[in-house]
Amino acid sequence: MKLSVRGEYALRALTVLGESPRDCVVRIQTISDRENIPKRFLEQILNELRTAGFVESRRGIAGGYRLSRAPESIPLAAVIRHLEGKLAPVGCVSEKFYERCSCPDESRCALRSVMKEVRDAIANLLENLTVADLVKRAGALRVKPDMGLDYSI
Amino acid sequence: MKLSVRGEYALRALTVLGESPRDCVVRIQTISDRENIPKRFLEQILNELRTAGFVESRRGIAGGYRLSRAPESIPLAAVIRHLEGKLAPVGCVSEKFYERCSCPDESRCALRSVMKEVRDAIANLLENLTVADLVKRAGALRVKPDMGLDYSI
DNA sequence: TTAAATTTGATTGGATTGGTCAAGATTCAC
DNA sequence: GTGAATCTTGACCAATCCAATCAAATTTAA
Repeated sequence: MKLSVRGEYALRALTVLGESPRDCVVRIQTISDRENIPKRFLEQILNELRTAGFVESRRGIAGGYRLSRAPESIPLAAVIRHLEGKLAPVGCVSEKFYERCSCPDESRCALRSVMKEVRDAIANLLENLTVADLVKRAGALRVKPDMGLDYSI
Repeated sequence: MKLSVRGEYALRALTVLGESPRDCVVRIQTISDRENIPKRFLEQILNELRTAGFVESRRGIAGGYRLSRAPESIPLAAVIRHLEGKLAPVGCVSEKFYERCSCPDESRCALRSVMKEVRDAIANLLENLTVADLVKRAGALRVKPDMGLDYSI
């Protein structure tokens, strides 16, 4: 798994949206300022998130974006899969984006068996963490920066 | 972490080298045939592995490649770091390839704390697995293909 | 109606990827 | 030695992806 800047911005934006009350929208400019994200680029990203169904928008002078579901029900894995594709390090062990590789026999490929473990470790974490967790952590970190980064989910 | 085809080929090639006795060299053509890897491309990759110190070569008519250390002492993490760069999904949580990101305060970044966990999970696996493990697994899989892919390292 | 904001889609420059090719250097068998 | 087999080096290429920008259209509150 690799998170491009695009995906990073998306998750940071979702965190901001998750932090503000569900019933009011947040302007692109606000997110852009708070998170230090190029505005034009953020427009594009939020639009992707909208067509993917994670957020909804309201246009016009009082417009902006908000989450379209409860933050607890947006797993990070879902967001990342939508923006970046597979979680797995290689296609031949991906559940949602499987693709055959060039090795002569997948069922006997030692590398594949190792990569499968890596994939599972990543998926396990990201399926169980949601935007709500990001919000929670952001709150905690605001009080106690870094805090050793020790979490148990 | 993401494994490009280049990295995949490298690890498969190392497995082949690990399978043959330490004191004799294996020809590029042999590896290329056995693992179904484009020969020209493999030359390039083996050369990288050589300058990185993982393998050594012998030229001439009786030439070829072999591991330059015991397979037990070549962690997969080391190989991947050399060929692909960081294991971490983002630079700001990488141990060996750290790079600052754009967020206003890293020590309070919720996304970063999550990504740190992902990085640690990946690193934990790949630091502890070596080329010797690939060889072992290849042997086991030859007898019992796929075997549910259940390993505990 | 008009000003502020989002929406949409095209475009750009640059980096990365997977891969090929040609020419040279090295070594060993005979 | 000489030739054959091999490794070594580095240039090259087409395709794709990335981050970012721009212009124009659309929407809506006041």
